[in-house]
Amino acid sequence: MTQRVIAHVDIDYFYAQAEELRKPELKGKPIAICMFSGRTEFSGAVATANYRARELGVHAGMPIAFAKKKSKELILIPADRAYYSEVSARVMDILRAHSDEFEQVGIDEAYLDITKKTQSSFVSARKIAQDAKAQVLEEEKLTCSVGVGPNKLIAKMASSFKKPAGLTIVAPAEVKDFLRAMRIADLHGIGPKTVEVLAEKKITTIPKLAQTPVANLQEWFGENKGLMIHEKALGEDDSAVEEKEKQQYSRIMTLKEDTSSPEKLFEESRALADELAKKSNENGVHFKTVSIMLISSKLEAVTRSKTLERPAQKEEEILATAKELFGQFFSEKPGFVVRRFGLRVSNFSQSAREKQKSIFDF
DNA sequence: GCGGAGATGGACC
DNA sequence: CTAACGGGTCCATCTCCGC
Repeated sequence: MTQRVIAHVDIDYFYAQAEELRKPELKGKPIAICMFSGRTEFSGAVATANYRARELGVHAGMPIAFAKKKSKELILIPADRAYYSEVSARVMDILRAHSDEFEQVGIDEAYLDITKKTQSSFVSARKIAQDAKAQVLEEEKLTCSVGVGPNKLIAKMASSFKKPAGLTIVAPAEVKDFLRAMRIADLHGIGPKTVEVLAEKKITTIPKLAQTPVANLQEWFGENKGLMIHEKALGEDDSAVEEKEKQQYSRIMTLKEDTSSPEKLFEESRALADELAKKSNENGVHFKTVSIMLISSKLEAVTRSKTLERPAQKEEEILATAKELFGQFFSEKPGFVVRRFGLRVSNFSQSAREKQKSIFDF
């Protein structure tokens, strides 16, 4: 097995950097890119803050009203996803050209398999990473942070090691030392809940976690997740860098006012169903399952779904199914108060590409 | 026991 | 004055049910 060389590229504070790009007067000022829910003037959350805003204690995920209180100087900018998508697509094209295999993850990051290009040399990887960063800066005026490692896990952690505009190379021999300096929460895929359970077992460092028998981890977290945690603690990850087909599309919205009325939700569903139908159409997929998602003001979430007789693609099929599901749900739980709700289509029938592939799978 | 369907929850950006 | 809180996606797991 050849030694893989994987890079992870993260565009620095992407939404905010993209806004600074088209409005240079914002440079040097604290800005927060916001998702306004429209419920009240400042309800919603911060999607990204630039570094000046972070110095003031403003962070992604924070309620806008809370961020605003941190500083009078803070400039609030509504998120413009269409614009960020355009910028992102151009950056991704540049990055793709520097890779053997490419995988975009979200709007602002990507993995590059550069094993062949580097002939497994981590020295040569530095040059490629520098070239890619320089080209993105030159052509799109955006800074990125890059991490290089023997797999996706280490590359991802390396890219967050030095930000912004960082470049961190972790060669195979350095993995163990690199991990020792990290916290368990820094392991990608291990979230707060997992960290908490481990803390109860007095496991608070990565070396400690690496020594913990897999059997114990599997007992606490289940077979697959236990094994996954064990491998991450050792810095192991054999997942491939490859473009993944989307498995589902969803649209969610916050209501102006809470409701328990299935009719009201059905009315609001039109816009969401329209977008989902368009998206299915654009991508040439047919869905078999339609789901509704309801979130109460106490943040309790419920989903209900239905699988159709045959694959569908039309807005009317989404709406009719959603209507049925809303009706069923509220006859069960008439008192449920909805704050946010959404629709999802999933369970796509095979795409043309997969069909091609499966012929040769034998 | 197995696969599909459905529900839930964790995780990440 | 206080409390305040988005949207999109993936994945694992569990349960139920028909075979």
